[in-house]
Amino acid sequence: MSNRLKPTESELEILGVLWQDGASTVRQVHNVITERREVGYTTTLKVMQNMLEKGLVSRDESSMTHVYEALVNKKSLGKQLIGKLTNDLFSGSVSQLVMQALGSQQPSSAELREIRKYLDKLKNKKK
Amino acid sequence: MSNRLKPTESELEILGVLWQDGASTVRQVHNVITERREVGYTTTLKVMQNMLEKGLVSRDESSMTHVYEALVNKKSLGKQLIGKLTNDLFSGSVSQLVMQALGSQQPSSAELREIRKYLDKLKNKKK
DNA sequence: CTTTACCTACGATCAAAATCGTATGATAAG
DNA sequence: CTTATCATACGATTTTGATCGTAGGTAAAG
Repeated sequence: MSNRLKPTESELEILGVLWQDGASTVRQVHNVITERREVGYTTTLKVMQNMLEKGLVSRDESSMTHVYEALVNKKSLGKQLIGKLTNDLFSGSVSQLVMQALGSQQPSSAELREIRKYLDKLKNKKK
Repeated sequence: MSNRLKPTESELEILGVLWQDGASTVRQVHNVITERREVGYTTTLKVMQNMLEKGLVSRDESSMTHVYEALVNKKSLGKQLIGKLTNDLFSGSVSQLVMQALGSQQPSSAELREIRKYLDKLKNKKK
């Protein structure tokens, strides 16, 4: 399993921006981040350079201003993090995690309906 | 909201033991941990002392061998971590998190049934 | 009493992550 | 051309977390 991709906290934040906005320059990422948090430009730059080293992102250097793109898949990282959380707090029981999630946040009726539909799909697959 | 309680990785591991086994001595916690992982006794001790500083645990010093107890609630920490994961990866959508969780891990039919029951309960509450 | 086995306290070290300052080069504006 | 602006590179520093060694105290065993 792809394991050596464990983004740190701030790397994860940057991945979030790249997933959201697609391939972006350091400046663009930095602008998004500084909307929520105070941080120097070179800090963002450095982290993104580190991410390149680690293979978390690729970059296009054809123009002077480099363009970065996420290489890690959001879904697979999600799976990994959910798995960890499930183990750490719910002894590996997904259903417990799910119920806790449904209980503490409050999903709308539409969301609940969607989840129900998803459960049906799983049930059919299981047969 | 209780926020300044952000346990680190190894603190979380210890909290897990305390949740599992209830109030425990350093030795007891350490024994559990070394079943899975190689680590020195004073390391465990130090971490637990740090946790006391941070207010993550309390301790009873009436006997020479201190007894530690988790102060953070498993449920509320769960809520916090789930919230963070939901924001980081699913733009705040719980239903997405839930469906991803259900999709990647594979819950048993019994678990699925339980979740469905939980959804019903939520639905009724909403009315 | 003395030795052995635990226990806590605490400082030191190490590694990883985050942050930033400065150098240097390209480009655009005047 | 000269100046201001913006980009990357890169080393240095700071912070945080994890780990452990050592000192010193208590208590039970011999």
